[in-house]
Amino acid sequence: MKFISKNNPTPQETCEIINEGLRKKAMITLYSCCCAKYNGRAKSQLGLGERMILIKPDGSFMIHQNHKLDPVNWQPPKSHSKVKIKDDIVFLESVRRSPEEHLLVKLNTTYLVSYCLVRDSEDLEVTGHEKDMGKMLWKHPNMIENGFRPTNMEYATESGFIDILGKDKNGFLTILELKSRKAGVSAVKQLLRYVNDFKEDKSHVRGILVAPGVTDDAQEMLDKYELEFKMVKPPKELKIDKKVTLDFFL
Amino acid sequence: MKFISKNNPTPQETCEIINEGLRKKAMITLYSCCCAKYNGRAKSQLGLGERMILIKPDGSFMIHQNHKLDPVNWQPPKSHSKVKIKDDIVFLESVRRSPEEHLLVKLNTTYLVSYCLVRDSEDLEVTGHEKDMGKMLWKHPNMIENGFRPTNMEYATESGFIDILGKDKNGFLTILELKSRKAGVSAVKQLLRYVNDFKEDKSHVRGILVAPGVTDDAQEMLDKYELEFKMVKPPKELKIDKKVTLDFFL
DNA sequence: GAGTGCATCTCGCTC
DNA sequence: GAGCGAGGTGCACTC
Repeated sequence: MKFISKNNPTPQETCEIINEGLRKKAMITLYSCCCAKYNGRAKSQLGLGERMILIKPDGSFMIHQNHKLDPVNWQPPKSHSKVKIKDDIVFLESVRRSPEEHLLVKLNTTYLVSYCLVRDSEDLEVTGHEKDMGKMLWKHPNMIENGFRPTNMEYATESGFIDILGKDKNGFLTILELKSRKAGVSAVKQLLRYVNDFKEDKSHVRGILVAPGVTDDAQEMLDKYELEFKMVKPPKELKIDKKVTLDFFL
Repeated sequence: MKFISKNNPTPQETCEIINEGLRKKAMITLYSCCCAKYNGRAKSQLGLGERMILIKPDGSFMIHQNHKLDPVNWQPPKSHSKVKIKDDIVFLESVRRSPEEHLLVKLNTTYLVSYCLVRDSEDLEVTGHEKDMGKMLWKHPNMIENGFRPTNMEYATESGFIDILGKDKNGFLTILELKSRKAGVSAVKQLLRYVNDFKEDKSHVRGILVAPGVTDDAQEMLDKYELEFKMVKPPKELKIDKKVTLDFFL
C-alpha cells in the first residue's frame, strides 16, 4: 500500500496532496476544521467544526463528525471531486449528475491530510438475510409444519411478491411472509393483503408470518385476522467459514 | 485539534496509539491490511484486503473498502472498542450489547495510524423533508387548491397517520398524503387505505397525493381508484442561510 | 435509466 | 427500552 501523509499542511500542500490522491485513484483522508453546504435532493448547511473527510476512488465523499455512524454530509459513488484554492483557503467540491447534487466544503484549517492506494479484491460474505430463510424453508418445508409443501417463491400478486406460496397437509393454500428480524404490524398488514387477494378466489387460505419474533401489536393483529405466526430464525451459515478462520488463527 | 499520526507503525505502536486514542475519546483512523468477522443481527466474514478503519469517540466503528458509501463492516454508536495484541498481530474488537453484536478485526499490517481530538458543536441544518412540506401546506393551503382548509395534521387512523386532513371548498373530506420525493405505488396504496377507512363512514372522500412527482404506475393506480395528484415540491429554505454564507465567503 | 424492496439499515420520536 | 416511520436513505435486482 502506497501512501502519503502530512501533518499541518499549508493550503497549497493540502491542495497538492488531494489532487495527487484523486489522480492516483487513492483513498483520501483529511482532518479539518470546515463548513459545508449541500444542495440536491434536499438542502443543508453545516457550520464550522472539526471533522474527518473521506474521499474514495469511486467518487464516494463523506464528512464525518465525532458522533453517529452516518456521515453528516456525503456524496454517493460516481460523484466527481475537485479541489480549489482561493485566497489561501481550500475548497472541496463534489458534484453528482442525475440527480444533480452539489456539496461544497470550505477547509478553514487542515490538521492532517493523507492518501493511500488501496488494493482490495475481497467481497463481504454475509448471511442471515430474508433470502437465506427462504432458501432454507424451501429445502426444509417441515420447519413450518408437517406436510407443508411449498410451490412458489416470489410469487407475483397485485399487492406485491409473496415470499413463499404452498399448500398444507390438507391441501389448503398457504401464504408465508418472511422477515429476518422481529416482525411488526406492517408485516402483518402485508400478509393480510396477500391473503385477501387470494380469498377472492378461494375461501380457505392460510397466512403465516415467519420470523424470529413478533411485536405485541403484531401478534394482536394476527389473532384478530386469524393469521398465524411461526418462529423461525434466519440461518447463519457462511460458505467458506474455514478459510477466514484460518486467516484469523494462523 | 490535537492529533498524532504514525507511518508504518509496529504492532506495539499501533496498539499504543489506538489505546491512547480510545482513552482520550478521539477519532481514530487506520489504513490496514485486515480481515474481519461479524456476528450479531446477521453474520459475515471478510477476507484479507486493504481498508480504512474509523473509530469514533461515541463507539461508532467502521471498516471502509475503496468503494461504496457504506462501510463494509461496522458497529453502531455506544459499542465498546478494544485493541489486543497476540503473537505480534493486532486485533480490534468492537462489542455491542442489546442487541449483542461482535466485530473482530485482524490487522495483518498497518500502514498508517492516527488519532485526532475533535471539537464540533455544530449541528446540520437540513430542509426539504416531508415535514417542511406539511408546515408549508398548513400555512398556505391554497397551494393544494382554492378553498382547501386543513383541519388536522398527523391524524391517527387504524391504518396509520394521515399527513394532513381537511375539507375542500365544497365541504368534502379531503385526505392529503405527502411525499418529499417522487411517489410510487406504495404511496398510492397508503392513501387508498386512508380513504377506504373514511369511506366506511362517509361516501364523499377525496384523496390527494402531494409530491414533486409520481411514477407512471402510481398515476395509473390513482386514476383507477379516482384519487388525485397535486405536484408540490418540498420547500428548501434554511433558517440562517446568511450565517453560513458569511462563513463561506468572508 | 426507472422502479421496487431489503438492510447488521440509521436515526429521531413517542410511548 | 420497544416500536414505528422517514431518509439526500444505500444497494442490488429487475424491467
